[in-house]
Amino acid sequence: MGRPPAKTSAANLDRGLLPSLLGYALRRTQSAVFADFAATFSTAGAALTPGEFGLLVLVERNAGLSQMTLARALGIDRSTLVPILDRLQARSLLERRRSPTDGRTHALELTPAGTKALVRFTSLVRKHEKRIASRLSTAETETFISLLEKVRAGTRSI
Amino acid sequence: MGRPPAKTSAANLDRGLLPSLLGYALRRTQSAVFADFAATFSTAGAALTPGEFGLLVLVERNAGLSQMTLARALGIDRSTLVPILDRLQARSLLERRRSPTDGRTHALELTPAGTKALVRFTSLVRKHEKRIASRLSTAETETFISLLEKVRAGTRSI
DNA sequence: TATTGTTATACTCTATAACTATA
DNA sequence: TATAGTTATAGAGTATAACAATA
Repeated sequence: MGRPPAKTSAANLDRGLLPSLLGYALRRTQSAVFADFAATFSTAGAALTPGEFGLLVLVERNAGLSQMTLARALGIDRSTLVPILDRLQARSLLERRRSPTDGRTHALELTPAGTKALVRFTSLVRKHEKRIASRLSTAETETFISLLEKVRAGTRSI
Repeated sequence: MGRPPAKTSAANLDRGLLPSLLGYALRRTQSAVFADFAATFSTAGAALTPGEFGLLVLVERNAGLSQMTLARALGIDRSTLVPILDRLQARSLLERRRSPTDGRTHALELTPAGTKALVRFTSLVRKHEKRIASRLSTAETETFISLLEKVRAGTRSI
């Protein structure tokens, strides 16, 4: 069975049955969810990535933690963290304080403005979460999260 | 209830209940699956990203397609595609031919080596897929994919 | 005029290696 | 010596704007 010649329209492309059904579906969904997150914030006149949100939550709940501790918790290199903190600090959401007990480390804390902003960010994230789960029943959402964990557990990296 | 002071160990961090349960779980799983993909290829002495794999499959199944068509199918800008193709072409997996019918476009094709390599890549992807689905029954895998699609459909971006 | 591919430019995320201040 | 944070550097993914060739 010959395939029709490639057209200009992307809709006509033969995607075949990608062997990577599960991985492919996961990637597409993750990408769409990321876009939804960005759109939710953008529409509200805010700008934040899921990673930045997670970082702010971690700092709020573990005030005074060091950059190394935070980097480990996020699974990134300490050098990667530096420009990310720079940006958040430039936005006055977070600050680096000198640790009184260990001169090598910085104690990270949200600023009052950061704490306030995080309240708003959290409500935006809830809105986003509500939408992406909107076509799932409560039971399905639970199943989904449990399946995600199972897949993650089947991975080499864990 | 006060929280214990932050320790050096990441394991002691208070992650609280991130409001973004679903999005967060999705992100972590996607990240672990990506790492597994990379590890599978690396162990076999190969190097490829899921995106590159998808691109090669698309070119194989739609030989002669243009860069614009491919970019649209991948959901990326045409300028983004250029260095990606450059790299694949430098690896002699793919080539840009002049289109005989439209002087502005390139007709993309896998090289014979690229076609051969893709066979091997496909078997590596199957191995990877098998592992990430290893803790799921067949029914669960189907459910999982259908839930992924439902989540994607609930998104703004689609 | 409109489209295709390319280049220049600019962010962001990611890492490794080397430097500094401190322990 | 070892650790924490920073800087320099580099590669990959992403985009916009401008340009040349072609339609």
